Amino acid sequence: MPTIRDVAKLAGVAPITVSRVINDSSYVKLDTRERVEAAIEELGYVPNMLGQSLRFKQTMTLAVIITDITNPFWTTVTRGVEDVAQEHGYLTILCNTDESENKQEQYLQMLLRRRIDGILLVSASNDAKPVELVKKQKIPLVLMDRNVENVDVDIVRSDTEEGAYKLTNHLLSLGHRKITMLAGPRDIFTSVDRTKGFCRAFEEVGIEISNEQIIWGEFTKEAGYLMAQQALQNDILPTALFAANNFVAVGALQALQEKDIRVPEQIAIVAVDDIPPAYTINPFLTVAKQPAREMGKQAAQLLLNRVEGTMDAPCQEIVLPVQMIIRASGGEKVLS
Amino acid sequence: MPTIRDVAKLAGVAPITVSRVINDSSYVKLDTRERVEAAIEELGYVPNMLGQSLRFKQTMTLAVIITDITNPFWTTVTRGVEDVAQEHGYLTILCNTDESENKQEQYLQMLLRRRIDGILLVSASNDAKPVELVKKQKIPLVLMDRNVENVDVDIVRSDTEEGAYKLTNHLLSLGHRKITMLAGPRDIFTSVDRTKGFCRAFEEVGIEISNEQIIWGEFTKEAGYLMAQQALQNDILPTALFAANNFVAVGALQALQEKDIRVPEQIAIVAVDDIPPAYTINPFLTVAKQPAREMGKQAAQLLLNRVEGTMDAPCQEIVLPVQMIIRASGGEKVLS
DNA sequence: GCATATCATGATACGCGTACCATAAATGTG
DNA sequence: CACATTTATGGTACGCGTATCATGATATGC
Repeated sequence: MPTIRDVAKLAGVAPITVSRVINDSSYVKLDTRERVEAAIEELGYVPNMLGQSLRFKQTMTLAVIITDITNPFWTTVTRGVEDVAQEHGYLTILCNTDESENKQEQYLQMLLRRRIDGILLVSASNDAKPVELVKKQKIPLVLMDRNVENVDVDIVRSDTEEGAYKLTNHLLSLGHRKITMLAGPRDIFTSVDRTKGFCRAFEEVGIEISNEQIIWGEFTKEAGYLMAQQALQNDILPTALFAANNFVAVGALQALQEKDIRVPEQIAIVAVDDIPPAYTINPFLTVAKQPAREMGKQAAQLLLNRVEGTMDAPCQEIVLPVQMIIRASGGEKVLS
Repeated sequence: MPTIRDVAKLAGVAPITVSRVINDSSYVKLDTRERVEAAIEELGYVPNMLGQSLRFKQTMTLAVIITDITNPFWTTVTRGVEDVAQEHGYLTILCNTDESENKQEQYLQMLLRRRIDGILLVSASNDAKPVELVKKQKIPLVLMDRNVENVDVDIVRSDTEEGAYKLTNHLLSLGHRKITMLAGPRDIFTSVDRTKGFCRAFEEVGIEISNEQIIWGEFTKEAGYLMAQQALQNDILPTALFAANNFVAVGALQALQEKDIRVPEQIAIVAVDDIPPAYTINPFLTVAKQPAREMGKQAAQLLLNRVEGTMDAPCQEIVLPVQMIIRASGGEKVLS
């Protein structure tokens, strides 16, 4: 592979002159520039960013770490990041942790070694260790979606507490009282947050929530299936289910279908996160939709501010509004 | 950020000794190693791969270029790549082109500059230019899924021609004769390939295919919706539809639902590619499923063989079998 | 006890591109 | 025409980690 020196020799100039042509910095006579460009063309020279990065002390690369790459919600967030990153000339590296703290740790190491300019993290872990690892190296980091405990750090997330509150309120206003929450993992910020919104709505109307009403699980279809089955075994049959995310909703719907329980006639269901339209023949779930792409954009913007600007500015928490989409699955007004 | 020299100074050794500790190469006395490790710990030293890559002439990084990051098929392929890459200590960079040749070209440039060790490409373009650009730089490249014209290059793809053939055969054996193919783009390899399989099945039973029977479009839900509408306007109403992929199928199903046409009673439908189970309450599409993860694994393996081995070995074409999954959407036997 | 093999460490140079300083030619100014 | 300014180009060193060669310290063999 040719180097800048090969080009220089062929063009009969010094390497630094080739560098000036590449970066369009400083003065180069038109005649010289053309000779250099011809040499670059002839040799098929591609500048080696390793050398550049070493000097410039920047790699023009950002990393996005997400927990599930097959989930379109996260890939849509990533698209938002890309939009902004590309605009600023940055390459985005996407890493997938599968919710494994171990894999996350491995990726962080790999990224730090590569002197990535900044990291966008959807943390697989609820504790501060990974964040502190990065902060210690003075690499800018912005959290997305999920907060972690006891750290001062930038974060962009959406207001799913409010979303959960509104969804629950919607069900309450339709007359539902026996609503079971099919929650996510107990130790993930967003999961707890959604449960809080659920509880807040009940508190406001002065109804006590029983223990049975909240079932903790995971953000997967399988968990949704199991949680729904459990909900249907409770002494008091619920008239509505609240799914902590779209996958949970799909699992729950499957469980209901297997028992020939009609939605929304016999049981209503609502969820946080929409199902991507590309997979739905007939969208009917009432959902609180998070602005995925916007989340990615804002997070990337915030990160780039840090990367290109100051690390000293105080940390920000940007909370984006969720969008209520009322469809059929919540059902009509019921009398309890 | 501390460098290897800072560590060396603190440990009272030469930089090269620190290097030896990091890479566990050559001899280092236990006592010295411990002193160095303590210094690394104290300073929070993270080796700078830019320097290493410059010397080693390798970045331990692979890139995957896909055309749609929000499509779980591609992200599953990527997961397969990751599995293998991580096993071998490589980081994977994921790039998303949105089917834009322009974006693809940009990404290739960015990757070449970063001296990526190898590239896995799902080409947004049907011509050989991007492949030749990479080959010229002697960077190993393996195509996935889609072939391109007139280049000798490694490729791993699945046998969707055979899949399409089998699906069509399935419909034919159930008695369908008026089958309309909702095809993908005219200039994408896999799209043409599937259409060929469709035609082959008809040829084998000696039935001529009319022009109306193949509608070209795109691999999207929207296109599927429009193509299905068009199919229903034809003089001879089809008794079955063949969707070129899962998104097309969903769009077609929506069009059918809007016209109150029941599937499979009134019209049967089959598709290449399954709908990810996480989104389906009730899987009922008869499909030919591609081994996405396996495709990624094999492609990554082939690429790594090139990266770590020889570039001289002749190019390979690995064709993976597709899996027929017969469900309800193909319907029962009909008499025409 | 001396030659040889092994262990342990370091000095120097290099991979690639560029910052910094130096030099020289071209141009402008009075 | 003398001097200042702008334009144009190059030499050297550096960013960080390591290959190569060299050197010295131990250990092994006979």
